[in-house]
Amino acid sequence: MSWTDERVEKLKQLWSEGLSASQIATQLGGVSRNAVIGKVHRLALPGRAKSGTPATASATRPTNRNTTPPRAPNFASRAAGRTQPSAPPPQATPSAPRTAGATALKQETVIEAEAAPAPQAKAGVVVPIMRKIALTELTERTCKWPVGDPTADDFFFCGCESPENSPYCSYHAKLAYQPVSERRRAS
DNA sequence: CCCTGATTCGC
DNA sequence: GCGAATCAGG
Repeated sequence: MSWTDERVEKLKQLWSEGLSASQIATQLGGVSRNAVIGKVHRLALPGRAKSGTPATASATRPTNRNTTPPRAPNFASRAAGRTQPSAPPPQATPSAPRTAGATALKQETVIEAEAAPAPQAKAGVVVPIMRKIALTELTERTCKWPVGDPTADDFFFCGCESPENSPYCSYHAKLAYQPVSERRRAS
């Protein structure tokens, strides 16, 4: 693919928003992260600022035939670096049986013992702890199992590690590839 | 090992 | 100009 004006514009936008080169490459499609980085440099876009790192120190480099151009140190554009503030420990069991922190705490142990084992003990299958990643966070080896309503804003992908180029983690692969016939048999 | 950006240089 | 290969680092 070529760098059309549209694609260049998108590149500039995403780069300024703090997305990584690989993420941008994924979104643009048809290009590698190297291509993105190369383009970023050719466009002379501000690089990522590193703390205390001599950015232009290309000391030990073989065949260094060109003088390193005076590159402005650049201030970080970290501002928009959201990319989700690291989801707090998500629970495998969907609804955490929160015994309201107020009264009735004396029964706590009894209640937990009853509620906890229920969900997964039946199937004998361990439900992985989903990372709840966004669309843009999907990579070659993240589980792409969608959860929730794609139009809702609480939609997310499993994001667990998917083995060997599989689009899903081991757990979701079972669900995904389970034939309808088998699914009916399982009672 | 996964990832990040930086740089070089043949195309 | 482009980007794979490579480097240097987290």
